[in-house]
Amino acid sequence: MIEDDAAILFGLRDNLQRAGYEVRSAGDGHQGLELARTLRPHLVLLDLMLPGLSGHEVCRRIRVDGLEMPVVMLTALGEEAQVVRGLNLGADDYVTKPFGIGELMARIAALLRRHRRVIPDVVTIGSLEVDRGARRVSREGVEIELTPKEYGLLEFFTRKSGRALTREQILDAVWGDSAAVTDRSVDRAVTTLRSKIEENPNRPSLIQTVPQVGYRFEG
Amino acid sequence: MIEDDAAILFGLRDNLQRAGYEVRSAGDGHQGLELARTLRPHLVLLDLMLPGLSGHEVCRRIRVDGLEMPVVMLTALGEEAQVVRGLNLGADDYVTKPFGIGELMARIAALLRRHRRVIPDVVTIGSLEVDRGARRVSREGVEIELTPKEYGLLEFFTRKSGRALTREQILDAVWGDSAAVTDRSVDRAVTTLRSKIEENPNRPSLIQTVPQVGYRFEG
DNA sequence: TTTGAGCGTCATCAGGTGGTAACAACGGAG
DNA sequence: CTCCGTTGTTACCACCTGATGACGCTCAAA
Repeated sequence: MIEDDAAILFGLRDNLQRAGYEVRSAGDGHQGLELARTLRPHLVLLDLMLPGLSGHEVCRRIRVDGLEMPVVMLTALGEEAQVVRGLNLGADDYVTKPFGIGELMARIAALLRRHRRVIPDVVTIGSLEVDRGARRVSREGVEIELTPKEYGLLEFFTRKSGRALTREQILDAVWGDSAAVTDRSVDRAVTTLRSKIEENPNRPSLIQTVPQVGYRFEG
Repeated sequence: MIEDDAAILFGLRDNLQRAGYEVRSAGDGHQGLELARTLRPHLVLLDLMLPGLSGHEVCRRIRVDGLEMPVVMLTALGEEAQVVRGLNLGADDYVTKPFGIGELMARIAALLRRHRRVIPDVVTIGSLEVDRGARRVSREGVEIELTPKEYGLLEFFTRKSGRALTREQILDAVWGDSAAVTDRSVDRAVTTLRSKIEENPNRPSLIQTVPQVGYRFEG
């Protein structure tokens, strides 16, 4: 992602990471081009109004270098002539601000789908790997079989990692408001989950108990 | 080009031909789908508001059939949710009317620039071979006869291999929004498909059950 | 009109899943 | 040190889910 506006950068990065993408960013054209050359990312998000090298120039040089990843231009310049110019320079899509985050994500997914890349959805915590796309968990390549509830709980934890969660929050999120279950069910689910994913279930390192409150997942 | 509004059809066709493209057109969804199947064009321009089959349905069926040409959706429906839905159905771009002819041409050019490559039509998973061009499946040279629904399901699985798919996703993709069928029908179809393509149907290795969710195809 | 293939639904069954209860362990307060 | 509230653990069993055989509807070909 090559973008100099910090607000947009952070907002987008958040969304992309939540969707499972790994994001690297640069704040100006030269850095951005360098990053694209060395990192060879699966896709480039490119702001056009940049200090240093202009976005158009970055895109042109990316293509001159023979880099073939999709490039999505991101800009406030919405006039047709601008769009045409951007696309003719080798961009694959051209999205004008203000844009809907959902649309941008869908366009990114569409481009990656074309390029035969798996759209990533894998979270890694230490040696533990949670593949949200495949709904699978593994440690060092060995699959860990989880029941649906255990998986749902773990998935929720990965999305809220680092935060202390009350049993009520966990119930709402994993069991849903329909379910009439006890707090104790959370305890039990946590216990069985620990027994499967913790290296040492007696001394849990991934799922910490927060007394009087609930649990915290260390990610 | 699948478009029922004659004014737009003629206007666009003119422009496209002047730019050197060969254009064939259909005025409703069924004809359009048939044309795409037989002609195998390099790109499909698809209006969403169509008599007969809706544009969404046409796009879905194009993908179900394993046709991989770029699809550009063309519509007056500009809401973000619509755009996201279209792209998720397998469209490559989504342009809202009124659009600038120059921008549309640039977007078409960008897609064709990318898509010159030939796409492999045969997918191999273990000893199983799925020939999407011929719509045929075989194991070690021996053809496996599949009914249309079974083949559609398998084809969908090969395109989403490795991902956990909900029954709803499978229904949407394979049965289509028109069909009013139960989740259980997915189960049934999976069972019969397993009985034909699995080495050991009782211990499926290709199609895994993902409890509470649906199925996952191991590719 | 008959026949058969394809496919959706139903009923049944086996096995897995998860909630609860009961008890153990733990830890903080006094 | 004791008490008590909270958390961890185990056992049990009701319930749900998915697999599958059976059935019937629809449609197209003979």
